[in-house]
Amino acid sequence: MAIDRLDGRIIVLLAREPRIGVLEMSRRLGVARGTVQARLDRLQSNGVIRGFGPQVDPAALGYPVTAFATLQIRQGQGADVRAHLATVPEMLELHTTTGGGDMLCRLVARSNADLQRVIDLVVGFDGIVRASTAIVMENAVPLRIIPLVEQAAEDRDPA
Amino acid sequence: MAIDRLDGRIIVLLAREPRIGVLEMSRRLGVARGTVQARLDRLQSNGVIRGFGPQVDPAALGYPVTAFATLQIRQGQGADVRAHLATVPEMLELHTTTGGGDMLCRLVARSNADLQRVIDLVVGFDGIVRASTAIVMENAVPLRIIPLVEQAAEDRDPA
DNA sequence: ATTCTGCTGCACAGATTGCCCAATGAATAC
DNA sequence: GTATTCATTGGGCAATCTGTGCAGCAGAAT
Repeated sequence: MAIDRLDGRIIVLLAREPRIGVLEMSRRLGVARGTVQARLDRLQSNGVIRGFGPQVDPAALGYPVTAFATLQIRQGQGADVRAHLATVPEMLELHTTTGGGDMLCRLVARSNADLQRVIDLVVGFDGIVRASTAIVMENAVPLRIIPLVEQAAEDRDPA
Repeated sequence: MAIDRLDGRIIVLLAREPRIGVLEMSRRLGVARGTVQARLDRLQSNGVIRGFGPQVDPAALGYPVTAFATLQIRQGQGADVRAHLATVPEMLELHTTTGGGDMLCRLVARSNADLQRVIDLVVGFDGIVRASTAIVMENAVPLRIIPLVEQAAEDRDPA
């Protein structure tokens, strides 16, 4: 589960240049191709690397508005609310969080006006008691993983 | 910027089977290889597809605890706070949101106890007035994009 | 009618992948 | 001390894929 320095370098290299192949990676890292291949296989079966799916930008798709909504759920309705939210395409992510069975979800919309429609879709369900929304103005730090990977590699395998 | 049905099918196919090559995609979709290649190039230069970086699971890396922190910032300290937060590896994502210059960030930690350390790291900075944290219990819906892509494709190009 | 754009089908050389092997080195177990 | 296990190395092989270019065609726009 813990990763060593070489694993870390592989992940970082892959994150920086996703198009790179195993052979080129082995050249850059100065190890044998088989080693890189074995490490990659292990990282994937470990679940550390879930996959290499395309990273799609909702803004470029025509959904430039992002918002986070905190939902308060009626007791016992969690599963129903969850199923309901799963049907909303603009709902990209859903977490249940501490604090009285609340949920936090990430929404996108075509415009601020369209966000109203999305929110109505989301909260227009019986089990949801209250919702409060925060609209994202700027994504100051996009989802990143490299610093954490480097940290994890160093923890396991100090310089 | 808008995507049609074929673009949508390409993205969905790629999301479901990331390892797939252009040639195999063209076979599955019943179009010429050159077409798939041209579409992919266009999607990438459009920015719809940002890249194919590895999707790393923080839990598998040893960071099974996720939390969202809402930060209240002292006026004019936004840039400083942002720079400070960027130095924290456990801070995976940062947004500035509506509501008095607030910020919302995603954090991970090795344990609930370790989360305290991370939060101290985050809020131990002058420009941050107040922070409130919600710990994620369950990631009911992991970050997804397929439903939105399908929606966008149908909007553009009705069945 | 004409131009433009996107798709098709094909071809080619070059590179990469998946897979196999034997040998080496290091760490661990007996 | 010696044996065993495991990861890495360096090599090779066949099969596949990629990048690229080309000509023909159809539909849309001018």
